[in-house]
Amino acid sequence: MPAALMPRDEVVERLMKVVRRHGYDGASLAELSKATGLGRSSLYHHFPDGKDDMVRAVLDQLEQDLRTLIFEPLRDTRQPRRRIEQMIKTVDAYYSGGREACVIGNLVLGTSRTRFHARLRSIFEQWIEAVAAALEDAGVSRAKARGLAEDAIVRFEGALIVAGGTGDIAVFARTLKRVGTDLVAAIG
Amino acid sequence: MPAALMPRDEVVERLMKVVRRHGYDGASLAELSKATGLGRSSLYHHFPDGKDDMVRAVLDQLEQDLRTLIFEPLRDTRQPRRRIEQMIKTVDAYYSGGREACVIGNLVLGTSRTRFHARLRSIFEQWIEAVAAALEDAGVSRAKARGLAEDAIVRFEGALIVAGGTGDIAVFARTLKRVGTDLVAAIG
DNA sequence: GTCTATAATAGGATAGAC
DNA sequence: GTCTATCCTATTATAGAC
Repeated sequence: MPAALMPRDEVVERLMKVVRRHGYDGASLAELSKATGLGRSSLYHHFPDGKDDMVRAVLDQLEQDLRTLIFEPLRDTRQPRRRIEQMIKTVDAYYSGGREACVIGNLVLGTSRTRFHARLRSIFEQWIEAVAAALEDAGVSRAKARGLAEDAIVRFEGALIVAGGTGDIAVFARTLKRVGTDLVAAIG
Repeated sequence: MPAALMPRDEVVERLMKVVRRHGYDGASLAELSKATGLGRSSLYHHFPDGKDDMVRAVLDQLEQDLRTLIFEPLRDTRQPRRRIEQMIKTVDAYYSGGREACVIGNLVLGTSRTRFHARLRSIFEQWIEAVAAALEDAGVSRAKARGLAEDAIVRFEGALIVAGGTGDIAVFARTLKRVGTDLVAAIG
């Protein structure tokens, strides 16, 4: 009875890479199998409901990544300005400067468009709230903080689309800079 | 010898609807056939290279739509401010207030990610240039105009993703308002 | 927990009649 | 210009051995 070839986290990590690159519809079991080194049957053993189960696991992983790397640091005790600046840097790294597509974007489009609404809404909401909280810590009004935070997330997503669509990753860098400038300006 | 059941434009219009909703990978020939009322073979008669040909036609149509509805009005003789405001309204209508997904976004992601780079880049570039031109007409410096224009397009795309991902179309309305405010503020 | 083998279906694409 | 019929491949999913 052979043990698992790799920890589940590692498997999910590799699934995420495929979903990120190929989207829900484009991610075939053949690709997912190749990426994880697991045969189709093994994948079904771990994810009985097929691709849907895999994507749910990917979303779990994504949420945990974001929580650790972004949401929690946004709520620590440093200066709000520092927290915002670090978020921008982390986002830049997480998306490899715009070279990596967005998992979320890939799940929003195609035939999976409505399948993960609740999860995606929750993730966006957590992100917006975390940014807004940092701004409020700096004295920005709640209404203004929410608007700025939402706008930041919108711009991140849009920049990934435009950078991916044109092959010009500089768009992503310029967008991050704009977001940073606007958020810091609001802090004053 | 029966005549064409509908003008080519109408066929392409219906193909666009499917691509918009299902993306490249999710748009099966069965769907495309159903949407157009044409059998598979008829589709191949009009688009010998299959889905790729259809998407190219969709991009032609999209580019023409944008030219007529957005690029040209942005360069007419009205006050720059009027032109900008009208663009925002037109974008709102074209995407049904955020209910309709973006054709471009759908082509950027999934397995078609790199297939239409040149076309997509050209469309984004024309849009950015048209917005920048209107801003320059109002006395905004070229560098500033380019940055603001790029940011506007990025926000449009991002808002469509976030609105689609959460089911909350109000994000789209709020984003359009922000873009309008920022562009008008730059005009002074 | 993983594999090989296999089923069942859906997908893209073509041939040829009308 | 459209259709029916067909082909081939890819895809999802399952069964059962190890």
